[in-house]
Amino acid sequence: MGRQPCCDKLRVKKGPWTAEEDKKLVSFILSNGHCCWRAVPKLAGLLRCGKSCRLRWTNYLRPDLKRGLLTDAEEQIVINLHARLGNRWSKIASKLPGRTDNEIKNHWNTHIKKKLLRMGIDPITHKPLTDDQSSPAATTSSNSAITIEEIFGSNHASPPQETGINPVSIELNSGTCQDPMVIENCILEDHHNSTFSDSYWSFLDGIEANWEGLSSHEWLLDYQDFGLEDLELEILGFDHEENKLS
DNA sequence: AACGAAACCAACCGCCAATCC
DNA sequence: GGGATTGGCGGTTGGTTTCGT
Repeated sequence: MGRQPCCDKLRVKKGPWTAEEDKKLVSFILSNGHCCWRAVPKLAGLLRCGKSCRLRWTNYLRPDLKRGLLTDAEEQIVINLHARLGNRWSKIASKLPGRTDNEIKNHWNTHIKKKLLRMGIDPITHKPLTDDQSSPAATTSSNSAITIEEIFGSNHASPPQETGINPVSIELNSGTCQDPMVIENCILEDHHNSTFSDSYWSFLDGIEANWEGLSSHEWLLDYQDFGLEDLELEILGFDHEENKLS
């Protein structure tokens, strides 16, 4: 009855993935897809369980992943979504193209949570830890416009240079719609349909020829920049002259 | 320079809803 | 219909790197 076990736990490898394993997994999935994760390790020649393969692909090897720290705009979206959804990281990640639930979860626990606590905001309830309701960042209610400065302060140390985005004030309730969630949903919806860049497919064409001699992640690092930052700002309707969303 | 503490993040674990047989 | 399995999710762990003294 039922299906076979996903893997023989006694014969699977654990721990960090090697470059060779990454190579096998990417090559296999790009050639054959992943109709059934249970079959992937066997067919790809990997001594891993299907679950491990899926996680590796989803969180690290997927070609549409962004890398580096979350931008200020992304952090604000995460904060807004977390205020409404709680720890539903996959739902939050679905609104941030190129980001994984694991990445967002890690970023929340290591960065955002601490920032909010330093500001006296409860990262769980998103309400002030004290009774003082006058704090401008004390609420993420649907009809309030929260700027980056309000959340992180005008002199926060988050380095934007990695992504090329300057620290700016973004008002999410601009336009006729006052609900940041609605705006976020609308502006990010189309992003999910974006296809891989030509550079990525070119990369795949030469993947076998160029793989030898590369360290574990060099070949991926070359493809971290698909121009998604610019695309995202374009989708967001970012006005560079006004330095905010139009 | 050396050491310990803190921060970071990839990977694993366990649970659960959906699906299969 | 019901047990077994899959795929996905959130929580946690532990190895590595960075920071502070």
